[in-house]
Amino acid sequence: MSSQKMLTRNQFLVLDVLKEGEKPLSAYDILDRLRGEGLRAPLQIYRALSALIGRGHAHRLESLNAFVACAGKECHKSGLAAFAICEACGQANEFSDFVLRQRLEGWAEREGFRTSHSVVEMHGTCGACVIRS
Amino acid sequence: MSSQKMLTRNQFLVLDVLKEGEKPLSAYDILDRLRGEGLRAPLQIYRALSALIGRGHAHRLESLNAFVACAGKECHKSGLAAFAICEACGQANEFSDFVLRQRLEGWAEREGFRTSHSVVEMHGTCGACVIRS
DNA sequence: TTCTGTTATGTTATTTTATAACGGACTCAA
DNA sequence: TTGAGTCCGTTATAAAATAACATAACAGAA
Repeated sequence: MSSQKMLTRNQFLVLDVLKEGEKPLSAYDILDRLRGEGLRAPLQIYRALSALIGRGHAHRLESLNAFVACAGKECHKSGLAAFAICEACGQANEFSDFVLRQRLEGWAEREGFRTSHSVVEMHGTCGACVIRS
Repeated sequence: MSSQKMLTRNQFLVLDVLKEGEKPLSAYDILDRLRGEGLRAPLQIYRALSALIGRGHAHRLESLNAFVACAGKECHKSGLAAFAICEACGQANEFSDFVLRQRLEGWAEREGFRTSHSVVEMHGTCGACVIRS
């Protein structure tokens, strides 16, 4: 089972930063945290991110222009990762919902739309921050 | 009923361009089409867009960094506008789905998440383009 | 081994998208 | 008539992403 292909050094470094980060990070945030490791150019980050996303190790949050490590175990199975993004604390909560996915696929099927990728991102205030306020 | 507040000249121009456009347009696309009307700066476009979006006349497509005129009559009622974006022809199809909305709200409620805005954008190939290929 | 195609790398420059910071003009009500 | 609010326009800049190019590392075929 070696579809477990090795990550390259840059990919490993970027993924590690994403895992450490409590919040979604922009490519430039990531770069700043990796200057110590010798990375200098945005492109190095973007390339690593593309590879990571391609393999399902990371996600891009379109509404934030930011990136997170994949948290869902079933985001491959379900094929759809959804996020709840807190505008107060900045954290993004990944979840996956079968009915949601079904509903989108149902619409697509009726319309003859062939889906390659779906983006579901809710913005608002997370439970913890609601209480805090 | 004067919540039908007047659009300003810039807002009107931008909305008009969006309505004419067959596809989502970037702010700079819009700007280019309005140079003839005397608009020169990106900010003029972004300001108009903010106002239009605020009033529900337009939507921002997060995964495209682009904008469209609102096509849905019920996107206020349903509170959620979803899009199917064709990567072949570039067109974006707005739709709204009550179950979808309910499902997201259900999740939010269980988690104590207070939603302010949701993004639902499917990418893929539209029916017409699937046939054509 | 040596050649060759593929993949990853690094660097510079540039493009694309979005906002900050400022001041002026106009309306409307006090 | 003045002062708050809103819209306007301009310049400059920040933030996000990619183009274009050259090099290195390596696996497998000849």
